[in-house]
Amino acid sequence: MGRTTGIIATLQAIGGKWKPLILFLLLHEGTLRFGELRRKLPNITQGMLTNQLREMERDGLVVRRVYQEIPPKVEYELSEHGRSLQQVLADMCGWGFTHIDFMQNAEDINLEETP
Amino acid sequence: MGRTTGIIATLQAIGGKWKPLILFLLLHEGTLRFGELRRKLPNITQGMLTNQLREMERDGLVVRRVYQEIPPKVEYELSEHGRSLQQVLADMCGWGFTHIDFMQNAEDINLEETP
DNA sequence: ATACTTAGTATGGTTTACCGTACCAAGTAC
DNA sequence: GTACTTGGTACGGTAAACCATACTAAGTAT
Repeated sequence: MGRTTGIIATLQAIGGKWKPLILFLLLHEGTLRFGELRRKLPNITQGMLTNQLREMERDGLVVRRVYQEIPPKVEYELSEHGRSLQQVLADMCGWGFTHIDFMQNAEDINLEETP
Repeated sequence: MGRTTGIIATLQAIGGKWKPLILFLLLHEGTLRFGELRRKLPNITQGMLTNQLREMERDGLVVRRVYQEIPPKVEYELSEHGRSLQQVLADMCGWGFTHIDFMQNAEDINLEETP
């Protein structure tokens, strides 16, 4: 078990284009219905959202609650284990803004240098 | 600029199968030659490693230092901005181990329940 | 009957990520 | 001149991720 084992495990669990986003939303907004989540993720496909949520349910990160109603109502929220991602997600979010600033500054410097 | 902007920026900068791993190694081992890095990432292709390093250099995360020698010698290290990922990477690593334990326990419980 | 609702599933297609293999340059050692 | 070194590049291919579109169930409202 190498030094990178932890990183690899994390990438397997929450890697990909959508999972960190979905988890971040559930963390900050609490319980959300399928359709709410979908509207907050403007470019995701319905199939993709279902698929990512099911994988995260299987991995114990997300809890799925189905109401026996018509039209259907299904809610999603983070499990306790899912909530343990809080720090990771907060850091990712914070560093992202740092990085945006950094790239913006780099760009400004280039504009100065080539007038 | 939505709440998820930071996460999206982070995914663009360090998303994918290899970047977090490479960054983590450079963070913990300091300066590494291309070949050293390659040996520590046992399954990566040479082309992939070059490619990922170049992208991260372009994004200001990694510094590339070329020595004018034959055979070639090229060293990589984190830039200051790259080092600002320290917290993110440490958390990812830590959570990964937490997750491995969690999955192991879940498995054990399943074994109990179906004897 | 018709339309509208929600949370899906199904099918097929495209795009991106990643891989394997081969090749190169330009020196040193034999 | 042959082999070995390192850090690449170039090519073609595969597999995974992701997307668009159409369809469904089963109820309510008109």
